[in-house]
Formats: sequence, structure tokens, C-alpha cells
Amino acid sequence: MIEKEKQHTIYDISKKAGVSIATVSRVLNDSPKVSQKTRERVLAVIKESGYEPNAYARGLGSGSMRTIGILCADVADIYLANAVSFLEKNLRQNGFNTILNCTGDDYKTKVRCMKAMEGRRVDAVILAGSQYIESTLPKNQYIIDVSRHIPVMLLNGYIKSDNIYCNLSDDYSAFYDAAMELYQKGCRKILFLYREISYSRNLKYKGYCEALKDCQIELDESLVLRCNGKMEQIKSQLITYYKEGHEFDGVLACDDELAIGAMKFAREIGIHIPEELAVIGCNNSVLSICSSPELSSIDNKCELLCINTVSSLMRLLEGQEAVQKTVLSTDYIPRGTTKR
Amino acid sequence: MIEKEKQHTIYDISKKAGVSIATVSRVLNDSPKVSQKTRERVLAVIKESGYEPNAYARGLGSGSMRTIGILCADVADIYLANAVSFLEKNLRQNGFNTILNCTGDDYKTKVRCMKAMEGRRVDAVILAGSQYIESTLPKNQYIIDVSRHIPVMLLNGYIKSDNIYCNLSDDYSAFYDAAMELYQKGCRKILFLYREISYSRNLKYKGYCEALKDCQIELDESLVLRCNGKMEQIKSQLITYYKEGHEFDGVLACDDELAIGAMKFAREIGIHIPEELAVIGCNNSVLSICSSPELSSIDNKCELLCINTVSSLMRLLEGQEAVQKTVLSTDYIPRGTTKR
DNA sequence: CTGTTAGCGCTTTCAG
DNA sequence: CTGAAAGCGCTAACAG
Repeated sequence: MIEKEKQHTIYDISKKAGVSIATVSRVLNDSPKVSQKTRERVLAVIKESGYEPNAYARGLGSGSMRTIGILCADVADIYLANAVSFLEKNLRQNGFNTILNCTGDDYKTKVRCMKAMEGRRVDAVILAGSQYIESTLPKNQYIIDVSRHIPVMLLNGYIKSDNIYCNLSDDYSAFYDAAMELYQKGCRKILFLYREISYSRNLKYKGYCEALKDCQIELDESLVLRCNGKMEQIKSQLITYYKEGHEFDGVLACDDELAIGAMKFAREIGIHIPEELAVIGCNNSVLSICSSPELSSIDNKCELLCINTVSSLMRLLEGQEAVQKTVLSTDYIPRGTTKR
Repeated sequence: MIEKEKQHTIYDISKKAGVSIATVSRVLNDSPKVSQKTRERVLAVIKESGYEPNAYARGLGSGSMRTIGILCADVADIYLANAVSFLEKNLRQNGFNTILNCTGDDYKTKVRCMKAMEGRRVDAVILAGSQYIESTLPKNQYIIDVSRHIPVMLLNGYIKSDNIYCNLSDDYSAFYDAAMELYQKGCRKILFLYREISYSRNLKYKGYCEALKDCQIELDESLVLRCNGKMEQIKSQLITYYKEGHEFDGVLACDDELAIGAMKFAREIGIHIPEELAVIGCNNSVLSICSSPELSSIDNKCELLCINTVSSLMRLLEGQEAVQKTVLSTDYIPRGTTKR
């Protein structure tokens, strides 16, 4: 273990440049009230010594370390990975760093991480993914608590409360339209696949139900199936389900992995896609173009959602107003699994 | 915009609990020299008021905010997303938060982000992915500079220098073996697909070359192809390449997406996989099981790499020694694209 | 334009 | 076991 070299402070710089620390601070913060000459001298010293201002001290002094907290269930999830990537890059362009927490689905962990973000005095927190919205109001209190201090941005979640700002994709319409699409392709028994109950899942489900209703198909609850785990498990779960005697000619899945799991099930059983079974996924992830036939999916405009979120946030942080709820419409991307 | 509620400080707590701030601080840091009674009283006040200690101030006082910086090219990349997910969860279990920067491939941005991490006085930085190692030594100076202050952990990169610790998968052997596998399946013209030149890519390439040599196949440089972009672009790039008259009966790709791009090319042209063309990818990502046939791939033990990295780091931060270079062997995962 | 100085909220000796 | 007080490195009035 080598000896840590001590890092320079503003005092070192001020001494070397022959000015006060205030002047150095002004230079660091691009204050206009520094003469060109002084500024240059200070900058030269800074460059030469490789000085980086201590962010803690800056944060303490100014009340902000220009940091945003992002919570997501797991960045290993493709959709969330994309979201975090867009968010982080956007935030950094605006001069903010991001602290990331992958909280998983455990409620206690979510709450703990959220509280910890407060301790770190982040300037705002972004909750990415609808997993953060609990079905009962009191369980959402942990979000509202934080919003009393700093803005909370929800990505694909909605809570109506002060200082909470929501950007979501129109999952309801997306699934209404997708179910309609399947109906028009001739499907009459449409399997609805989901993972966890979540705010977003419920909207999707409602869209699905409403479409069935409008097509005068009675809702068959046995066609609403919850799946867990990775591809292989999804597949085998469906095989079991099928062998129990359930029949279906269409699949509407809450994410692309579920949809591909269904395709793998079909291949194993010998059901033809799209002739005997049409499939629509969601998120329009890279997975959808890996399979063959390629998977029809729903593009929920992740990037746009993220851009909106960051720009709202920047506005808020500058003391301006922002819209509390923005719903973005989605695009249906037809591919091979619905071709007939 | 609502009024930000002012957050509690250690003074509020000390006043309410009728003790000095030093005592509160001791309670916060689990110091043994506080009487049980006092501790309980203080804890009660803390809980009741929802107080969270200010991390900046803590960092300033103690010299550490228990934060690790992670740089990666892009978390939207499946492999890196997995790595970041494993790293973050592991770090948090050890009481560390992580600041994430998706730097992209631009050298200047990498350097800037690395310097910024110093300013934030992170306790260490982890460079995830071999994109951070430049081919010429002076360009790696920016990494060495930081390592003078804090440990730098490389994931899939190697620089021999003090206070830099490297965990890598054995890409050389992985690709040597994979090329051998293709040879044994009868391939004689093996296309090597890569994206950027990187430390890892070079090892893979060496493995490929060495295997060819041992099989007494002369290296055909026209079979070493650099691809860019997403699946569609990879596919069309290969179509062009093929139409230019290049022939090959095997593909060895530096990541799964490239491999699947090759599969899509083959499907479009009408080349049968695996009969006429065998394909091996790398990373054993979820993509490899989405395609049909499923893609043979190389499992490079991402999780193990991350666990090792974090545990080395924790050891270092406690002042203990750690191994400077650890190479993990990989697993070849045979699937449908190499079945003959 | 520049310097002085009082915090920011916590940690950490040093006394008691 | 507990408290007082000196920093930690920077920001932001306030004076000049």
C-alpha cells in the first residue's frame, strides 16, 4: 500500500498564486469580478498543480454538491440500464453527478436507500421504474417525506403530491392498442404476461381489459399469468401452464424478455409463430430484434422520458416551475411475430 | 415550487437530547464510549426527528464520504450493465455508495471524468471495461495520476503500476479455445469480428491468431473485420462485406451482439447456421439465448470479477494488501450455433 | 477588483 | 463517559 499523496487545497493555490483564497474561489466559480490577469495567473497555478477543488467542502459551503440520486430496481435490467444511461449522460451535461442505487424489489431496502440519499444531500432524486410506487398510499410516504426537502422525479410512476414530478409513458393506451392489434390479427384468447404488480403493470392490464371489453370478449382471469425469473424459467413456466390445459392464440407481455420466453415455449411445444400464436412484447429492447421471427414490440420512448425528466429537473433547480405529470404516447413496432 | 424544509443538524439533535454534539456524533459512529442510557435517548430523538447526518460535513470532517466512483463506457451496454449492477450492490453491502459516470469512448471525457472523481474525493475508482486502457503508455497517465491518491481498480484492463489493481477474464485463452472449437467443427475460414481496438480485444485477437497458427492455418487479415453500431448496421456491414466476395465458414465475435448480427446476415443471405456457418459470441449475455438457434458463447464470469474487485478494494481500504493482477478463466458455453 | 472572515455540519483530539 | 473547541476546504457576504 503506497502512501496517499496529500491533495492540494485552495490555500496551496492561493499561496502559489499570491492571492487570497476568495479570489481562487471566484476563479473556480467563474465569477466575473476577477481581473483577466489574476484569473490567468490562478488558472495557470491550478493547471500546473493538478488541483481539484474538494467537493465536500464545496457542498458544505454552498449547500449543494451538484449530485442527483438515481434509484432503480436493477441496472442489469435492459430497460433500466438504458434509462440510467440516458439520465446520467444528460445530468452530467448539466453539471450534475449521479449516485446510483440498485435497490432491488425489497421495500425496506428502497426506503433505506431513499433516506440515505437525503443524508447525502443530493439535489434531487429520480426513481426510475414503476416499482417504487406502492399500491397503498401510506407505503408511499417514504417518497413524500423526501419530497419535502428536495424534488423527486418519477420515471414511469405517478404520485400526486407537491414537489413530485412524473414522466410516464402511456402504458394504458399502448396495451389497449396492442390488444386490439392482436384481436384484429384474429386472436381471441390473449394471454397477458407480467412479472410484479406495479403501477405500470396495472395500467397495462387495464388497457388489455378495456380492449377485450370493446371487442366483446369476456375477461378470462386464467389468461392473466404472472411469471418470474429468467428466460428459461419463463419458458418452463409456460410449458407447465400449457400442459395444464390452458389454450391461447396471442400473447401480450409486459416486457420483451417475457415475450421471448413465450416464443421459446412455443418453439419447444411446436406451436408456430405467428401463424398459431401472435406475440407482442414491450420496451422495444435489443432482445426484440435478436429472435426470429423478430418480436413486435412497444417503443415506450425511454430516451424522451429521460430527457424530459432531466430538463424538468433542471428547471426546478433553477427555481422555475415544472409540469407535475407528463404522459408520453408510445409507438407500436410491428415485426414478425404478428405478421399474418 | 414549495419551500424546502430545512433539514435537521446535529445541533438540533444534541439540543433535544440534552447532550453535546460530540456525544451525538459518537452515537452516530457507534463509538463504544457512550453510556447505554445516553445512547438510547439520542437514538430516540434521531428516529423521532428523521434526522440524517449531512454526508458532506461528515466527509469533510473524516476525509471520506464512503463513496466509490465507477466509470464505464455506457451502462446501456449489457455486459457493463451487469458489471455495474454487481459492483454497486456489493459496494453498498459494504457501506459504500457509488457515483456512476458513463464516459463514452471519447478520451477527453474519460480524462475529465477521472479528474472529477478526484475532486469528489471518492475513496477509490473502478474502471469497468477495457476501454480505459490506451495503447500508448503516456495516454494512461491520467489513470496513474489518480492512483497516486486513491486505489484504482481495473475490470478487464491491466496496467502494471502501484496502487492499481486488475481483475480480468482470460480473454486470450477464451478465444484460443473458441477458435480451436470452430476448427474442430470443420471451420477453416474464421471471421474475427470486433468493435474498437481495446486491451481486451487485443488479447482475444492474439488467442485467435495463436489458435490458427497451431492449426496451421495462415492468418488472413481480410478475415479480421471491425464492425460498428447496432445490430442492423452490423448486419448490413456484413452483407456488403460478403458481397465484396469474402468467404468464411465460421465467426468468432468479440461480443454477442456482433455474433447475432452475423446470424441475421446469414439468415438474410440464406446461409444455414450451424451447417454452413458456425458462430461463437462472447459474454454469454441474455442475447445469446434469444436467437434461434441459440448462440454458443463465452461466459467470462462477470459476477466473479466484480466480487473479486470489491473484496480486494475493501481489503485495501482497510489498509491491507491486495493482489495486483488476477486473471479468471472463462467457460465456453456450447449452444446451437456450433452444433454439427 | 480583491481580501477578510464567518459560517456550513460533522469528526476528533484533548480535558475533565 | 461527556463536553469544549479546533479544524476539514470551500462559499459568500462584507469591507475596502
